[in-house]
Amino acid sequence: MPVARPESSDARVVAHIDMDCFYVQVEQRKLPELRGLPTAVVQYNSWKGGGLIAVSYEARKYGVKRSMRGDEAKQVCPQIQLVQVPVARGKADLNLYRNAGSEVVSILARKGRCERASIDEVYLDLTDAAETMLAETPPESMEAIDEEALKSHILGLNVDVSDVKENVREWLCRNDADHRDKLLACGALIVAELRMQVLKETEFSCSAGIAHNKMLAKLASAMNKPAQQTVVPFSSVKALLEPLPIKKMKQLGGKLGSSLQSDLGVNTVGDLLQFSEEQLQERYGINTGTWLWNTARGISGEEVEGRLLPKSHGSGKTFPGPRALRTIASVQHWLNELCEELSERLLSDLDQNKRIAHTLTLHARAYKSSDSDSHKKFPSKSCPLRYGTAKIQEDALILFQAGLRDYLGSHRVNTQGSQHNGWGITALSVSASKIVSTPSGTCSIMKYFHGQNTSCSLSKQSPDRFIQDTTPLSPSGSESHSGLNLIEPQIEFPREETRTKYAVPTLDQQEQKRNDQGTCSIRKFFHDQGPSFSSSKRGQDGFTQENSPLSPLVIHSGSGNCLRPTQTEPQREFLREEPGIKCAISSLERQNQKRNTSKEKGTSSILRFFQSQNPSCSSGKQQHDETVQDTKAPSSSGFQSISDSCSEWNQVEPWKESLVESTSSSGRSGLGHDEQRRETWSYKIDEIDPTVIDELPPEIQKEVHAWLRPNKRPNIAKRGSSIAHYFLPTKNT
DNA sequence: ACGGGTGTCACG
DNA sequence: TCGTGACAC
Repeated sequence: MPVARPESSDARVVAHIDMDCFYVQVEQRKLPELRGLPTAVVQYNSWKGGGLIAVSYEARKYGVKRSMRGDEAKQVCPQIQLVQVPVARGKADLNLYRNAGSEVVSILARKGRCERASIDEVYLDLTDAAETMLAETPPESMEAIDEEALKSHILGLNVDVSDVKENVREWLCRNDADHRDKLLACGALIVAELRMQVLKETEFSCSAGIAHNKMLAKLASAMNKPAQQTVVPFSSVKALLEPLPIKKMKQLGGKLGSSLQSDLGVNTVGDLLQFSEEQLQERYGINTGTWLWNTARGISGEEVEGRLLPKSHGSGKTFPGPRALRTIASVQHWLNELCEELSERLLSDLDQNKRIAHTLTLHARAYKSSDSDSHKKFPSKSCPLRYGTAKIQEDALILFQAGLRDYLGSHRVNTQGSQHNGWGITALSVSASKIVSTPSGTCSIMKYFHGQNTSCSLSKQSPDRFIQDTTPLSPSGSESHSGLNLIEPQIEFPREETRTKYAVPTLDQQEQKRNDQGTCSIRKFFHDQGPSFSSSKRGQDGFTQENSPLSPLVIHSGSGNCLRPTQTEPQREFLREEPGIKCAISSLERQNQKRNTSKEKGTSSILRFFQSQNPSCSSGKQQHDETVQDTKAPSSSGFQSISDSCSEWNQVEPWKESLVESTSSSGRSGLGHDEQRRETWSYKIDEIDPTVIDELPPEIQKEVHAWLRPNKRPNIAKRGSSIAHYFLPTKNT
């Protein structure tokens, strides 16, 4: 529901930049012979020629529309060029367009606060730039006005004149104009320049709206497309809105807009003016009511957020009707594919932007063919996000199973058989959210992952972190082996193809510089982490196991209230982690000084890193990050110290608890709680690879050795003694 | 059985 | 907090 925000009294200059049929342009840049031809981008073409997701203006002349099928488009425009969206892992891969969008953003962000509104839309707050221009080089003082600016459309300006451009020039340069108009004129000049810059550097054309707020700027950018810009002077707002069909307004294109029409008889924005704020509030609630009242008057206080990067990443796919997934095995297969893509994108984000996501969410759509409440929605589920493809895959599967349990309810369903059980999954998606930028690159990134490994994570991760990833899913049907590629390749980093011709500029130049200076790129770090990050053959094994597919977790009731997954092969996971630790340590050292003899010199920094959790390394940089990031995001304080996190050791991880409840049917470990814990504990200790310890700085070695002797191990509750956190397998209490 | 795949926001 | 629903492109 839309919410009203107070509008500041001072006039702002806001621009909305909208790329013209963006996906088409991206493809035309790749294949220049398509330029000027009626072209559309389709995804998946086997069914009715695929669905159109972008249509060139040449093709629109023939009546080709988005959401047509490829076949349909061919009918109305036989010569249309259909280009397919790239496919990876059996699904549409939009990275090409995402990266192209980033190119644009990095150019537009040069002139003011910039908000990436979608893959091909950006808002700019140009107030400061416009004020500055007005003070220093006002348009009337300029000897020549940009040709592009002269092509602006100025709403309310008389166009029935012999020389429109001259008219525009006069408007832009009017000395006696309202201050607000002068600001918009400056905005128009700036935007024209930016658009030319975008064209020059990316070959992409775009359209723009320039107004006093986001709502009007967005409205204006759509008014003259492609490759044009439109200015909305304050004085023409009323005339613009009054006749405008209500559904054209952002946020009113759906049910709310329909309700206004059918319930209030409001067909145009002007019709809304008859209703008092109270009336609107009465019907639609305080927030929406006020928002509607303001909207009708062109009032919108929404700020342009300084955010160049997305707040979440998702990967999903639909499985319409007959293609619905009917077995756990096929769901697992697709989840693995989706998680692989997600993981890859998370690593890119980490590498390029130094950001870490904290929540993994699974969404699905499902049907139950033979059931009373077959309209029930498949519940989405989320949990703390652990980095590493295999871990994401594992967690996503657990989330799915929990969701399926809820979805099916008491309704008994045999999920193991290959026969049709009456349920089907018609859409699956995984997404990563709660993304925060790390205050200072590698240092804090290392902190995070160390915490993650030892369960002292920032996001209250599972206490039994290290023994996860070991319980494969059981086979749940014969379908799984036919044609499913269950053996995954080594980790694949984002395709380089997208960068071959046009470098994707980083969105945060300073961040990038630091990154370049870093000796061990994050990506390398993960690569070095070994199998747990680079493969997930677990899925393959899974099909040969006999466990219940719905029971990867086992409840340990009794004292401690501790939940843990069944631990079938504890050593495997642990061994996987070690190279990662090795790399983490050495990369940290490398970062802190040029060295050939790391051990001594690295010590102080590592100890400092381990012991003092005050985010000292974030100073100075923080400010910059904040301007780029969502300003409301937790910054340094968002990085809870490891010791703080450890104060939560006595808590059960809530996400697993709730999930376990619904998946606990398949039994429990034969071991008592303490028994199992001890076994796990000693196993871990025994499995620590001495060569890793040898690589550690002497102080830390000492600590580890002490810790390895069970009777003498340091008190893990001691805050500063954080090497323990490093290796500590679990937070059992 | 299809606009798909993503993304943001507000609410309870 | 999480999960849902709405909206947008």
